[in-house]
Amino acid sequence: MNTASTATTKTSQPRLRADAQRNRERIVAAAREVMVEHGAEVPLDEVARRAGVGNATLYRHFPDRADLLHHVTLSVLDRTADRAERALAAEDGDAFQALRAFVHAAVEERIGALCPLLSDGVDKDHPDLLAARDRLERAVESLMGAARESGRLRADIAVGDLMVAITQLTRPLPGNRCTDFDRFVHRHLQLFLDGLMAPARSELPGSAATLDGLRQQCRR
Amino acid sequence: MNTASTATTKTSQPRLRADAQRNRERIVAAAREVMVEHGAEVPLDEVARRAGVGNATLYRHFPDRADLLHHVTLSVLDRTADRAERALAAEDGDAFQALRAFVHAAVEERIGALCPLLSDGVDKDHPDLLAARDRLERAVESLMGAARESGRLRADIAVGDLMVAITQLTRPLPGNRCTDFDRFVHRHLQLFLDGLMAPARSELPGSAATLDGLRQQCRR
Amino acid sequence: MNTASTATTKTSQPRLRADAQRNRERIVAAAREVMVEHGAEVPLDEVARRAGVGNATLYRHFPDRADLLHHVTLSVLDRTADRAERALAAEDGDAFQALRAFVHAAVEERIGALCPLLSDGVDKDHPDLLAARDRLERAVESLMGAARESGRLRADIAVGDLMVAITQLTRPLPGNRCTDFDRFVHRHLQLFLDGLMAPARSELPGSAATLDGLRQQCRR
Amino acid sequence: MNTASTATTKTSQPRLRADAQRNRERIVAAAREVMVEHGAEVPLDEVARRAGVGNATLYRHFPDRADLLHHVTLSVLDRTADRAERALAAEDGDAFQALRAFVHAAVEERIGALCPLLSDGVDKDHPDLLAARDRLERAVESLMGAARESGRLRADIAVGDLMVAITQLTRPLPGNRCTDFDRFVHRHLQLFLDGLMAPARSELPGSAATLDGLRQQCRR
DNA sequence: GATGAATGAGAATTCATTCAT
DNA sequence: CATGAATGAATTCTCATTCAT
Repeated sequence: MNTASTATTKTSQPRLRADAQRNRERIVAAAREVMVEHGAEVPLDEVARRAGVGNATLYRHFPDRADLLHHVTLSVLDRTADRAERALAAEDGDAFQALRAFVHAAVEERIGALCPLLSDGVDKDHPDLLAARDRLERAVESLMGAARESGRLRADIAVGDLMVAITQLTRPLPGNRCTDFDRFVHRHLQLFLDGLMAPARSELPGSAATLDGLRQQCRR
Repeated sequence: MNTASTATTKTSQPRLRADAQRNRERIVAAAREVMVEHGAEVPLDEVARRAGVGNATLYRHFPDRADLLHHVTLSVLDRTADRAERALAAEDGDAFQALRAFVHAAVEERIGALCPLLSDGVDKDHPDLLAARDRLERAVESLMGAARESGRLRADIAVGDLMVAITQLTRPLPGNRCTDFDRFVHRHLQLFLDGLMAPARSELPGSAATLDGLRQQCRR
Repeated sequence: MNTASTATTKTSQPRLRADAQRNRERIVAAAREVMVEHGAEVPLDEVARRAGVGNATLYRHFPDRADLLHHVTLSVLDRTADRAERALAAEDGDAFQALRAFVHAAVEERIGALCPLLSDGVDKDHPDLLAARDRLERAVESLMGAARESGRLRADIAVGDLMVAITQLTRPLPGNRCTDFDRFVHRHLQLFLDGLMAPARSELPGSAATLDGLRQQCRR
Repeated sequence: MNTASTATTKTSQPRLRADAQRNRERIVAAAREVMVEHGAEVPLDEVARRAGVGNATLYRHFPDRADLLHHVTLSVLDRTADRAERALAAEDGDAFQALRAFVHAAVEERIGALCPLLSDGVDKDHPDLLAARDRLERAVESLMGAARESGRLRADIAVGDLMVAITQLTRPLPGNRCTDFDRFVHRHLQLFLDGLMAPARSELPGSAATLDGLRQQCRR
């Protein structure tokens, strides 16, 4: 499924020579890994070194950092969408459990690395990105819809809520050597998912009004 | 309470001239603000400029970035502990609600900026940090203890779970212009808190064993 | 006169520390020399080295190449204007000769280096530049006016004609080791000046019409 | 005449395949154009792109920049010599006018681009270059000889004087968008030519002695 | 003690040139 | 032969840190 679905969101490029294509993929993979580990600010020379290519090769493929981030983001979105679709396909009667499975699986795709998506340089409205996001959100929406219908998912939650939250909860800690990062992450996701279950246990601040009320409350 | 309690975690410094002390505080405040906005990687000259002092003055007070981060972290921890203690004092019968109030209030202290705490350069075992953390955790533990006793907070959650989670959920998005960042944040915290309520709705992966089980599940 | 007149076109800067001011001047001087020799494209590190400062010092004073060029240009304009004013003051009855003296003297100021003035990055409409140009053109105009009145300078020549022409004729040859560059230059200027004498020996193509005529002629 | 005379200065190359020969010429033509526009420092990839060939093709034909410059120079010299010979052939009684015609015509060949000729990398003593220069100078010498004999051209001017001067006067201004560049150029040439007419209006500094005298004069 | 200035080390990016298809 | 791809060396520019006033 991976290849097929991936192809869906990819714009047709001018045919690349086989070796160039391989390098291109290596670079994106290396960037994904190293940026997940050390943040989006890593020296691009480091990315190139990890990919096993010269720095200029990286620049040939991705003229600047923003362009590289764009493609890393696409890659993460695609892979995460694959996971969502897979979870959807594997659903076996417990819709909420399918949603849970997807959320925990998303960690493996380092979805926390999606944050660079929002960094200054990247064009969030680029058609490719919109398409990839769309595909992901559509799949997650399906998972959520089924869970909602099963009566296990509270009704006041949008797909955006979920995506941003799991992105934040899985963000790598700077400089972390991850010893038990995973353990924490999965605990947090589990707790967060518990909060998503019906019946709702609190009212969500969604309007400016409720938000302001909440703030008053905090002040004293 | 603020001043008194703050003093508690401060190690005794050699007496500073009044203006030097003021500069010192301005620098930490400026650093806290600018790092919250632009991440921990901001040029220190920028911090100095915001604080209205020369860069060399910053370096006189904080010999390197790690040292500055150390003090920013202390400051955030202290202020957040103030909030926790205040929430504790303001408790009026609903212990879980007091916990909720604290969590939402912590956003105002930009607790998400605590993440630099974990960055490479900072010594996480410095006595001052341990003390500040201790004070904060003690206060939050009190809040949680009361909530647990009231039967509203599930029992399988440690203070670390909560602190790391809210830190992550309130991390600033890079390059964000924050228009409705707050709205999202408070929604997520609300959902997360809902997940913390008793009765527990799922088992948390806390041991290596359950974690592995969870992973198996994700794989297919 | 030099210092006084130079001050005329300088905008008041915030007071610089004495050493900083010295560095600033050294850098401009070095840039003028090295750019005259090797063109405006020289590595800025080279300029810094020649000025005896670190490269970052250069960047502190002149944030980018365009800014440095701007100041080099100002410097050349100022020094050339000094020459023009000096020639004016030294006039002793032969106005055309005074003009000649200025033109040959301008070589010493490397007026050919003015060409960078026209390069892409520089703002030709910056007030400081306009002022410096104005001062120079005013002085040259005076020289030309006197020569015209003496009946030795043909009437159809504007100050711009002269300035651009001598700029071009004194442009350094790329990679030249200049042994007898000076000899050529002064010969060319002499010839060009001869062409400026009255009575006019040809009609100058100044309108589109005459220019087109000239082109036709060239075609066959 | 063009083809024949061009052949004269070309050393016999190993027979090239027709398409290779065409590529070679396209590259030189592209280089001439792009270097005239943007200076001799343009990226060679840009030249290749303009010529519609791959960069490696350029390198196959011209192993390095100096080699390409060499051939560009040859091309300009040849074309300019063509112009000179044509002017010579078209002479119709007014020898000085024929000289004028040639000078203005040389602009069209962008003779100002000859300056790269003198840049470091090029071997000015290469037989091909000497031959091309020779041919050009011989033709110009003929024009000048006739003009001298007609009594209209002053006697103290060598062919080198003229060639270097018109090269300088027609040098493209960096970053110029050429709107009225041509107008200026032709005006300057006209003035310069006027200075070449007999009777001489000044003594030319040709010896070290006269040059020094001139310098003294400039000093005060 | 406070400050502006100086600096070298390092990161991003470009480009001439070589290599593999 | 022609080409696109790869590469390292060079260049611009930034920034943490030190120095001189």
